[in-house]
Amino acid sequence: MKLLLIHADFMEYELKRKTSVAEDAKEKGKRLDEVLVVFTSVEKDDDERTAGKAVEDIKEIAEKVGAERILVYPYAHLSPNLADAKTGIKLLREIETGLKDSFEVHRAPFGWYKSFNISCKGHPLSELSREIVAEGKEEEKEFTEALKAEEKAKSYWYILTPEKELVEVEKFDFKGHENLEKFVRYEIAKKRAVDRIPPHVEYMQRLQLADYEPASDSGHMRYYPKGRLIKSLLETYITDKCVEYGAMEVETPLMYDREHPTLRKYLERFPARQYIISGDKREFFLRFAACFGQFLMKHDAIITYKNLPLKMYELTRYSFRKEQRGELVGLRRLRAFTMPDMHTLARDMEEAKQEFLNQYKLAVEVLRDIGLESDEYETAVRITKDFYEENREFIHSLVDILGRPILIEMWDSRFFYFVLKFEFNFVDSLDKASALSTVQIDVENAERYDISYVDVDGEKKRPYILHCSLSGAVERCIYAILEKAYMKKEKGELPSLPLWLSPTQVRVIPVSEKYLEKSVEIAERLKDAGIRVDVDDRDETLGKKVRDASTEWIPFIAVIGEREVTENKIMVTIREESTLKRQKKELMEVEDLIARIKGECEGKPFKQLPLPMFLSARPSFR
RNA sequence: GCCGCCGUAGCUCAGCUGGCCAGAGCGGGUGACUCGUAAUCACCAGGUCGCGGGUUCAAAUCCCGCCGGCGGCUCCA
Repeated sequence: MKLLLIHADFMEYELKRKTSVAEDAKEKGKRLDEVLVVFTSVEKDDDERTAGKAVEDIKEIAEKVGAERILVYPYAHLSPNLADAKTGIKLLREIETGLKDSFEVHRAPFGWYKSFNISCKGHPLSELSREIVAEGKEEEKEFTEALKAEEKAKSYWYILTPEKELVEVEKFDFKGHENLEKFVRYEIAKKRAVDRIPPHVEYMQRLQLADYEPASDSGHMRYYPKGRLIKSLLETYITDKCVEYGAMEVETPLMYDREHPTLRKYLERFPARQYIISGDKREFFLRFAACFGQFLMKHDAIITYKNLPLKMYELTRYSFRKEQRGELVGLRRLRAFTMPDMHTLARDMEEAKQEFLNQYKLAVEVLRDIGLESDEYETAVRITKDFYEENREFIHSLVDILGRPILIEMWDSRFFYFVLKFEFNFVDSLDKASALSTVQIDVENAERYDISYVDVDGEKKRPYILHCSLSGAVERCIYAILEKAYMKKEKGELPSLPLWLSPTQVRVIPVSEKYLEKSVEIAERLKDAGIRVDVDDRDETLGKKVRDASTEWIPFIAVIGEREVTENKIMVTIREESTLKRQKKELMEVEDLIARIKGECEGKPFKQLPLPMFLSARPSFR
């Protein structure tokens, strides 16, 4: 139903000629002063509920503009999708009746050609239009069959124990698996309120890593130099891992044609979560993963069995998902995020399973390097019942990798594109769970995108496709690292970042100005060795400088004074071995410190300090 | 998207039953101090009180709308 509301000094109309659907009219016309005219088009899907909502809307507007008199005026020209005349008249009458108790209501007769004169008041609220859609109708239309299937599909929840027992969640004893219990509760029941800003948000701001950008859309962050460095290191690390694993790195467009026949079908599955951009002729949606680009590329490629398994990788900076506003939190859930996205074409289910297993193991390694040990996240496996029945042994073997119980969600029918999926979920300090690594076996998209390979026998065949994000969104990794640091603090330890991700790895602090020169000399040696080092050259007391370095979570603090100059050694405070009460200090050779840091960072990427070496030369971003 | 709470200096916050010049600490600038491991001292400069309307003689303070944040519900390719 569409409404056009005009608040008028007066409105007058006159009946001219009947149409075939005209209702009887007693009067030839009418003039009303000080009136709210409601031009109304009744549309196809409208019913009593729509009329009821229209009544409420009209009441609200009438009260707002201070109108006591209302004219309901049938006006077909607001909609290309009109209801039949019978329904139209019925619902118009209903609106009239609905308004009668609080207003003086008039209704112009339906189905007549009429002339009219109106004098619009012209104040800001004098011209309004409304579109009324019955409850549920709008979404219903967007729901496709697949989504309806999802509603029908039932989930069954189990815990698969290291002893390969499949236990119903309700019957499982969570003793010793408190984190898994939190995760399961979050998954199945969701959890209660904790009224405070998540700790990682405070950290990302205080450490000047990242921040909200109110001038952009919600869920789009700005990254300060230190945050950009961490993100960049993670991105490089994960990309290297994928390439090492044999993936071909590619780059694909950020936006795609909404009307593209293949893409459209895929999009229809997911109601209105995308950003829409208009080009000159067409409308585009922003990608929410790298699937589109890679699948289209694979569709055009000539692939043979010799090329399989074929792995293709892209780091999506960015993927866009217009999540609902209430879901956005810090770095945990964003509308623009960076995600490593690898797709593997597998020849048959055996190969798909083998790859699934390989990538599962690789994800464990990646998370460990990022700073999350295997007991710091929980595994969920989601699977269709059929697939489970047919691959029981295989699924059970997944438990052996981490040797801990995992959550199994089983569906009685398939409504997503995959038959099997695992996720590693991080449970944060507020007991909320978020997925990090994930791999899925896709049995649908090869067909949809017409991706095929030529087999030994010369026949074209459909491969299976694995979707893999080794780490999950990079921002989410940072979130997990920061939340972990907070939990460390709660346990009485000093919060910290992994050494290879620490923006400053060593801070050199001269006891006073006199030792600045020596400090710089030492810093240069460290820098040349490939270590991120800076010098606190500010005119502050030693205590203050040490405190600042500590609140920045700097792993190694080297203090330079008279003793260091004469002995040519440095006194290093080692954060990892210190507590808030007692600092661990060690006198060491510069070379020893270099060796220690290089050793701990072995195999991880390195990037230069993205800030001036002298603290006095640095701006503060907040 | 819906409901609730919040939005004052770069940061953390006080003031908010309407009315004295809108405050503190941290941070920043200047000067003193030249210092041995989590905050040296003094002085100075910083505010469209989120934005837009309204009520009032008078609004940071009351009302409405919007924007942003947090929490809950819903949702999560």
